[in-house]
Amino acid sequence: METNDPQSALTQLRAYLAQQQLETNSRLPPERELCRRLGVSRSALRKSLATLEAEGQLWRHVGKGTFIGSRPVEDFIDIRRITSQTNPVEVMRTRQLIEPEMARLAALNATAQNIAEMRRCMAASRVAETWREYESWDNHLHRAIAESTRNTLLLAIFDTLNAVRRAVVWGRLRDNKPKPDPDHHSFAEHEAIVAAIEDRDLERAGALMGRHLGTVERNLLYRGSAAAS
Amino acid sequence: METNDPQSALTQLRAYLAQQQLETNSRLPPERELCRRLGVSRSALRKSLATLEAEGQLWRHVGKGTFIGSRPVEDFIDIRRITSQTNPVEVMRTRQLIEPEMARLAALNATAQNIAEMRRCMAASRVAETWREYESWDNHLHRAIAESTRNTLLLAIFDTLNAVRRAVVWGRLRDNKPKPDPDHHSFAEHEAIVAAIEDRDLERAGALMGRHLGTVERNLLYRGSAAAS
DNA sequence: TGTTCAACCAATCACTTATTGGTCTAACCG
DNA sequence: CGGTTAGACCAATAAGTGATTGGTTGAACA
Repeated sequence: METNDPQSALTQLRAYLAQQQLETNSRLPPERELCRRLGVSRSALRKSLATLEAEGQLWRHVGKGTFIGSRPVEDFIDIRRITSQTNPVEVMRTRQLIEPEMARLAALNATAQNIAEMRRCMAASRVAETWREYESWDNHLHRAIAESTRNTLLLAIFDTLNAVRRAVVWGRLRDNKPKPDPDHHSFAEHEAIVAAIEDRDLERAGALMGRHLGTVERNLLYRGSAAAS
Repeated sequence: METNDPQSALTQLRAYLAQQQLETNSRLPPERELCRRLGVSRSALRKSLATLEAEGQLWRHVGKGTFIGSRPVEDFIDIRRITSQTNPVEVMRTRQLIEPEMARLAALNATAQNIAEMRRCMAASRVAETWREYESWDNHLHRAIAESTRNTLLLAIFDTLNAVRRAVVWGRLRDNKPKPDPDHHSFAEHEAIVAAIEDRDLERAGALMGRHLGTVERNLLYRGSAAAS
């Protein structure tokens, strides 16, 4: 109509953007409105927009619109997506890598209140009547150690790891026992770790946590039962 | 009415739960309905629910309901929430804790393709014309190392850490130089790390990464400039 | 003094409606 | 035939509505 020059739409769009002086992250009018305003067809406008997007000058998203600047980084991390890509071996390797270091930091920074909370968790886990209840207190204990590091970022990473662990180990069956044995390995190991933290013995705390996770891993991967940490 | 025993509601609730055989994550009837069904007042029921919640047997949330088991971790990690609670010191401490171990794993598992990608990033960062371009390649390099660990969970954790790092250091000003010096400390340090990974020298790779992050931390925290890598 | 009841609050969910970028097809033009 | 346009349709998103639900408050009551 106005012109058949295929470059026309791109030129007009560039002129429009220059004229409007749009700031970064500001939104352009919808395509249907913009093509009317510029007097070009929607397909021609979309080609031009694709060019500018390739140049990194703007970004588009269905249902949202077209925006000036570069696409912002995602604000959320999807636990389920991670879960679908990993496996129990990776989870245990990663715990082995992170939690011993966390135990060291906990030994350095734990308050008396933190340690009291850990002891409360251990006592409760000993009298747990079901595996579910035991796991709940076990989780509480490991998180209490994570909190003791006084590092909110590390705590957030621990929560991520923990969420993935629970999802990955999900559905794994316990052996036929209704609740943990009184001499379940974790009881003594937890006691030793907390004692090391209370003694402010960084090396011992880290080493014990590493050994504890090693035991858990053997139970989880090779016996396929009693996966609790 | 039926009884004024304050324990009555708790007893009845326990009996109800035992009778219903509810599975983990299953939902209880709304409070308003449950108190009618048990023949107790809502306030009495809520006290009993609070007791069971403290015992870790169930969890509640406004607008959702009351559920058996322990409160699930969120499906999404909110980067902004973490960012608002942490600080540059925590970020660097956490990197110091995780990335050296990742370098060790990378030395163990990196393919020739991984190493080629690392070298490509280093070459590109050397000829970067702006700090932003340099940072982009620096990010690519560190992520290539993370990918080499062959651990998708660890990689996801690295991405989380990285997203937080970018947000926390956001807005921090560079010094007045428009681009990195040709003798910027990171260049040589990166070369040495990649060389150690290529040599399959786990200890050296881990140690060099730790030292590299130490340098970065000093620059970031004490000089307040040139925070890259 | 402590409990019960009713009302209210804020968070959440299920549902609907409208908007928006992305895609496909038939019609049209040169 | 090759390319463009117009229109319809799709899927993702946003915004609003009403109902539901745990949490809270205060008056009435025993």
